[in-house]
Amino acid sequence: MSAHDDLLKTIIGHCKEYGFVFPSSEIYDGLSATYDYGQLGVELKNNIKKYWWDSMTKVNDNIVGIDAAIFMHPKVWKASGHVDAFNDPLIDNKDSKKRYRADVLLEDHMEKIRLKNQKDIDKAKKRFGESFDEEQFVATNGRVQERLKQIADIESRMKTALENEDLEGVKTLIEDLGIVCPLSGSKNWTDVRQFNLMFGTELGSVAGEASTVYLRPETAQGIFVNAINVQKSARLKLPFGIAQIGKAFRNEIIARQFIFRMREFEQMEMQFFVEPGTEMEWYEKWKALRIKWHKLLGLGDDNYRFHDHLKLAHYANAAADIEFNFPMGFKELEGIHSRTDFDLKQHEAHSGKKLQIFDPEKNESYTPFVVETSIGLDRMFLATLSASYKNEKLEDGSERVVLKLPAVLAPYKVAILPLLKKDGLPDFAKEIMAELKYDYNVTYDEKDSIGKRYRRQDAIGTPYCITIDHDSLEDKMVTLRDRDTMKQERIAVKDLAALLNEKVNMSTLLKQLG
RNA sequence: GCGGGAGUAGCUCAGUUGGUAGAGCAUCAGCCUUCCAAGCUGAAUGUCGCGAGUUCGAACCUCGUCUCCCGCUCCA
Repeated sequence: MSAHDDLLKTIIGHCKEYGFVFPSSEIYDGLSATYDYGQLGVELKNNIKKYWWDSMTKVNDNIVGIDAAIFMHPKVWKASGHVDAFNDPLIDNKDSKKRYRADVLLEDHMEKIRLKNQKDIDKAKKRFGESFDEEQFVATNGRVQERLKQIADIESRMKTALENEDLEGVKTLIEDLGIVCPLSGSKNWTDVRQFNLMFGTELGSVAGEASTVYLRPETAQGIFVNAINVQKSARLKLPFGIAQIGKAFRNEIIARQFIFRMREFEQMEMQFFVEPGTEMEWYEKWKALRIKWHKLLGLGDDNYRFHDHLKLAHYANAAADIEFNFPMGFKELEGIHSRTDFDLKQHEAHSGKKLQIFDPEKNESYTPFVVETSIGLDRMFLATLSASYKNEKLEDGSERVVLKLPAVLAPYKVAILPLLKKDGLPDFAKEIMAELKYDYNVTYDEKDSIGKRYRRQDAIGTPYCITIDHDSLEDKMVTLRDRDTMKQERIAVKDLAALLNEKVNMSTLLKQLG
């Protein structure tokens, strides 16, 4: 466990040292759980985005992209269920320092009473044997009836209090019932507080006329509300998909573990619209496609596993996570959900607009089902970095830190290094750089010994180094050094572009997904 | 948000019973170097997280505050 913690710390330090990720507003002591991507981070992140985006929109003829606004009509979040589901009343026990959802505490309490009744019923069943009439027993037994009344009473008081956002009422109810903390057994409770997971802000600058809008807590709704617009204008037939990359915001109670859980984060989501009844087939297909997408990067097949949800969200009829072996252990990286027609039906009901698609073969309109793939871009970034980070012991006993990033994702594809900072070597190096830099991200370094410069490139994951020596001026050949094997080969300058194209071009990877 | 721990140069850290800061690495300039870091010379770098208090005097003591780490909680 401590080794894991150390790895995360090491990666955080590495990110800051080389310009991948900085704490946000650091000169002002930073802002909790907010990070900025630096000069190398933004390149890596953009490359991840491109790999995902192209794998959706280029590889699949029936998937198109959109970019919806972060602000959406407030009714969207009512329809999606976020207004209700993202509001949790929480209460702390002062002795055990444990935090509970107040409604869950009450539910548990009611469940306990139900269990007591069940015990009485079971006892009676045993006593009376086959002649036992459960319904009649429940209806006539005083103790059982008393408890049922209690439950109904709690339920109605809880419902009233929650609906009116009467937090004091919820606390009073907990106190009246004498609910104790399961851990400490204490009744020493704090006040009930409401936590809204959505960020709200004011739309309109005139006080009194402004209305509350939310920063979207997920990008999916932008796809659902545009689904019919896109389908019609792109003349798409089922099945088809809509992809989107964008920021989402959640006011998490606790955001931690570097960029794994942030309040502002970026999602890459694709909603795939299918004919009802075929959704499980597509769900399985997307599960397979998504894991293939991950494994093609070569970060290690053992680092991935599926986690099937047993408890499903209200909208889903199947759900699985792709978990990645992060420095903190296996954690969710991507979700694949069969969302049924829940979202579109909800938006139909709340907007009054018909959100159906005409099927010419069946000659009827219906609401399509949706299979969603949703991956956290920041998590993918962390997964890529943590799997790539290696501290290698070399044969001569020295160590090197190397980021074995997939070449297609590396911020720089190649470093141009004149062996010496004189004799015209830098000039020739810059000529080569000028030839490559419009097609590839190229970096240049002439400071310090060649060995030191190789190590610097290792540390930022540059897959190839090109070294120019005195012979290069004569024979127009350079040394190509491989990051992972540290092997060197001599190659003609005129062949460089073609070789790089073969080694670092993303289309090679994308073709394998097709 | 609650509890525990921490915060000194870009990084890792030292700093005696309070007497207004130091090392190594990194960085920069130059020298030397013909392919895998740690050769030579020189330079820059800190309101000791921030703010107040005690004191003649605070990196050190007290309080507040911010940030980070661990646990709890939450996680569509």
